[in-house]
Amino acid sequence: MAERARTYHHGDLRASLVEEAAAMISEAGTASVTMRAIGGRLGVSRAAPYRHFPDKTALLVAVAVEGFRRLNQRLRGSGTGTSGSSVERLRHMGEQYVRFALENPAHYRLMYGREALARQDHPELREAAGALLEHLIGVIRVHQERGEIEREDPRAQAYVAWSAVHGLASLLIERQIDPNVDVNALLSQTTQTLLDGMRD
Amino acid sequence: MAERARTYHHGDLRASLVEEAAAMISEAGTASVTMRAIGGRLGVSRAAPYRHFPDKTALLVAVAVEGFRRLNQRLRGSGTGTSGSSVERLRHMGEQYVRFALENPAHYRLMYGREALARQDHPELREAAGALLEHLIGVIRVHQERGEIEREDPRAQAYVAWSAVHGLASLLIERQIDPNVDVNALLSQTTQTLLDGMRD
DNA sequence: CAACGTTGTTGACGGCGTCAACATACACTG
DNA sequence: CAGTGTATGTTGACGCCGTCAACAACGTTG
Repeated sequence: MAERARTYHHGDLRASLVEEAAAMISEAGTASVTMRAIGGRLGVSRAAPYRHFPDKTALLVAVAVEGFRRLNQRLRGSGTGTSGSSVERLRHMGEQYVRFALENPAHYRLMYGREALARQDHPELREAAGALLEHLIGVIRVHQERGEIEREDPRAQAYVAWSAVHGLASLLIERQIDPNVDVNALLSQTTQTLLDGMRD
Repeated sequence: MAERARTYHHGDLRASLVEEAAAMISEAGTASVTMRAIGGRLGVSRAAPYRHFPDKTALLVAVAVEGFRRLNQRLRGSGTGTSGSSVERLRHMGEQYVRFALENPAHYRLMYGREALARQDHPELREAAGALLEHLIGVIRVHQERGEIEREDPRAQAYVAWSAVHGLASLLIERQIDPNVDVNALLSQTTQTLLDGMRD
């Protein structure tokens, strides 16, 4: 069941393209995604994707958007398990964020790398990232109201927090951090320092 | 004077390649650097660079290393002007770091983007980034001894600080931050939060 | 069943990184 | 100062890339 519509020749080629591109990115990096290669893997020709995306960049943008969606879902899921007392929820979110990046390095890189995405402005991509930011702002507001962190502009605080976790994730992915250091310790120290700084 | 050695045909083509590539990256992004284009700008053929670099990636690595050198120099220069009392020196360093990234976005992206650099390990690049880290660790040690920040592992603290400024720089460059927010305010709030969190 | 729009294929084009073969200019030896 | 060797630069070619135009097949709809 759930056997797709299977209408037309291939049957939802668009979704397959995004899915397969994501898989290729995980396996061998974004550079390994070529129209010929992805076509070959899906049993279609090299030009078939052009019926669903205006160009290769548009396909990659769709993959990046899908990445933001997955990350968002993961962050939303986090924190519901923990009791939620104190600022544990924020900490847990930060840790899940970095863990996602470490588990999907190439995908994460694509999500933030404007170079691979032709330096253009892609509204959907900004929107997907924006949803992430809004969620973070919401959580920050909750902690503010509980008096657990300073009552400043939550948006600015969100940017600071986002910067910290994104920076750590990025440095780890790009192997700029000594592989001998304990990632978990560094991660928890980062969130700790951040939260200490945000406290009154 | 300072008219270069002018030995051989071109006269230090290697240095010219790095310089010109850096200029092209500033002007139109890393993708605009092609062997043919850079050769044309320097008046040599497309294959000439191969006498000085094994492949295009090696040339880009040299450009990235040069970027780290410039950034390092700038950070070293910062702080000597300020009186140096309290943690002002650290703050100033962080601000100079982000400013460098904003002034040279494409170059900064190349320095940290492993995708453009073929995901390989480039020892010189790691070394150049390592010099930056060591400098930061040294400054942190000074502040520790003055009792201005917590006495923990300075390396871990350096990673936390680096993550914060790199993350902010990266989000700004990739236009993930609302262009209406005051960059200076956000930058100073980031360093403030960071330093508050590192204080005892 | 006929007309038509959607989807996929094929051939071709220019641009890319790179290599092998060739050409040139300098440096050094006698 | 002649001659030789090596470092440097050029040219032609190859395969891969993204993309487009022309064509073919499919399924739907009247």
